[in-house]
Amino acid sequence: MKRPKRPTIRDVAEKAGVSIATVSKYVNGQQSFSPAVEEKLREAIEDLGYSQNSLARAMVTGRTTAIGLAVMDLANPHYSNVVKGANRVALANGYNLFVVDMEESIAAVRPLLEALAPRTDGLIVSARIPKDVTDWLAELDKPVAFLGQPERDDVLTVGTDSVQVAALLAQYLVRQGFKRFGYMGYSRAPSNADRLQGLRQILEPAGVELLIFDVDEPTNEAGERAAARVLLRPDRPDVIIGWNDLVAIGMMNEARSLGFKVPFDVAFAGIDNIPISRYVTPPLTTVDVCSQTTGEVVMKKIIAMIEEKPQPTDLTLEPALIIRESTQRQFT
Amino acid sequence: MKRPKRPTIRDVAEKAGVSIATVSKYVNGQQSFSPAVEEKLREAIEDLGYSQNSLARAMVTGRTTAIGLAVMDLANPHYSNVVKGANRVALANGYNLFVVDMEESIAAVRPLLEALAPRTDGLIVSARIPKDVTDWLAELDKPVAFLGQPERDDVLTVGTDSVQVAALLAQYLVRQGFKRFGYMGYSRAPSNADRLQGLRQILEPAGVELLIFDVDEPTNEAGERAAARVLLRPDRPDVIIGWNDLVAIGMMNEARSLGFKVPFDVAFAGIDNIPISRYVTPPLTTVDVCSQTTGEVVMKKIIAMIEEKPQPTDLTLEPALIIRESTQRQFT
DNA sequence: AAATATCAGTTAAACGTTTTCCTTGTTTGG
DNA sequence: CCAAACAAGGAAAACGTTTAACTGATATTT
Repeated sequence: MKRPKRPTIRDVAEKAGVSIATVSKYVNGQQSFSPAVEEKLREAIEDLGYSQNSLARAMVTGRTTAIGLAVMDLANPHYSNVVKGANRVALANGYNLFVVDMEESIAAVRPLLEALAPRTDGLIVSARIPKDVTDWLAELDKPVAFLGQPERDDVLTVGTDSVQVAALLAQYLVRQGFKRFGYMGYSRAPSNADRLQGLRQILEPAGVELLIFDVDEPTNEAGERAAARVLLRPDRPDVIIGWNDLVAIGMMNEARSLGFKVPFDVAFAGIDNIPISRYVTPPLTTVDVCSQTTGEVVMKKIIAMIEEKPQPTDLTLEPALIIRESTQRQFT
Repeated sequence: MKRPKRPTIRDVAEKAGVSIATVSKYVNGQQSFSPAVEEKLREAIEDLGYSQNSLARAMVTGRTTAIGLAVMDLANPHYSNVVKGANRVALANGYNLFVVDMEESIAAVRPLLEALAPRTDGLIVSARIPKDVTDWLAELDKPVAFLGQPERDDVLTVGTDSVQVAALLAQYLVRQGFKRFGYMGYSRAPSNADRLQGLRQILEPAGVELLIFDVDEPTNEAGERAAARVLLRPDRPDVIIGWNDLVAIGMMNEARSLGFKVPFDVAFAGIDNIPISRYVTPPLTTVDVCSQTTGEVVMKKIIAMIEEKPQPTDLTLEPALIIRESTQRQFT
């Protein structure tokens, strides 16, 4: 492993017999050149395999044409889709998107962001993070946006309203005739409280029971592990809402292998509308939280902020109920 | 949106009444200090909200403590898992991992890598990329590793052997008694040829038919769209292998909604062993290609290269057959 | 007590760019 | 032809750090 030290603008200048300023202008296409010089530059660059060191460039210009996105968990398809949306818009506008995965660990986010910040023109963070970190972000010289539910009004946040999402689902399920609700939440997520509020807002007036459970991580496996806790109770719910689609799918699977008929013995619904939810058996009822659109919108907003200010308004996307067979049950 | 210009080491030095060198040594913990100075530094840094500009630091040290990973498609759970594995190892060794998504577009990879390269100490690329890009990578001063199948022996590549993967699956399916094989490939992937070779290697000696089809992208939807083409033929295969689990799941779903009983009318198998494959109905037989381990191993290797050279050996991981119900059929 | 080592801190060069003036030579207009 | 305008290129400062070499003190060894 030799490290050949890659060629700098200085090497090019020397080889072409011009000043470094000229090379800089040439590679940035900022001026016209005599054919002789142009030819020599082309050749020198080609020979040396020169390419700009964007680090050095960023240092002096203060611009990186890159945007950073810190995401809770890349293995969660919801976030993959957010990334997809963001990436498309970024690329279309000449920016690069660098993604970092915080692996559900809020604690580790600070160093991650500190590493990311100087390398980017703007930051997107997909989580509610501790106050000291938001404070630090605030006094950064860069635009920052959050994904999730609007919380503070001095920062841009894009997402669906968790209360509304939960209420939407509850409303439909109540109308379907379900009588005993279970909710398998993820209490470590701050929006868990909002989801609960949304559920209660509908269920209490309707006089419907709500049993609350908790998973230790928002994954298939955790849902699967937790399912028995709720299914084997004497007062088993007739419908169970998962913190997200992954949890719901995990629970549903375990239910079926315990011999329950879904949705007849027990129904399931999730939240997020990840792509795979269509493909499980039975297909999962869920709420679309516009994952990809979220990514697109937040990226558009942050690019606007970077390239000079439209007022940063929070943007709440409209969730949409996706009705599939996992809750399609005739009540007699 | 004011951009307050964040404080530099110089501001701290001035405020604390010391030289910038002292500040630098302080923040890097390279020396001991008199209590007086230490206190002033602490205070100045706190007041100003100073944090190191890692860009400038990287410029002079030549080290970024970051590693870049360019991945074909983050929405594909196989890659999410690779990222997960890589991220864990990176974090454990004090590196940050920056992920970029090339969205299945080999053409766009060059600018992505050019942006990523100066910001990182090493690069991992999860695709076979055009020769001009590999050449460019080769004359970079950074360690580079590839994910996939070893191809050139002067670069480090980690992955499972596509020929072996396909052969493993074929072998099992032949033993199961399947007689007419379908393969829904993704011909735009270079390893498609290897997969085919692996299949033929087993199927031809066994005197088993092989029908070859092609999807336009390696996704659920594409599999679903393509399914009818193979299912509605008069000489319909009795088992269909998907390019990956996503394609297989898409096809399987479409088969079921066309009224086929899986695995009795037609069986399905995938490749990758993505997490969700356990949860579809019927659970999908597949080949585990060690997604997460791949990420872990390649990251370990590249860190070793960065921190000085063990010889870069290619590493081929052992694929493992995962037998589930989607191919469990009794032949009479 | 002299010689030496250690400690705390400073100076200045370097990293690879961009960019703001300059300089020179050449064209153009009147 | 003379002045003014322009075109092509250069010199040098700046971006925010690190680090080797240096300077005085103070502490340790003989």
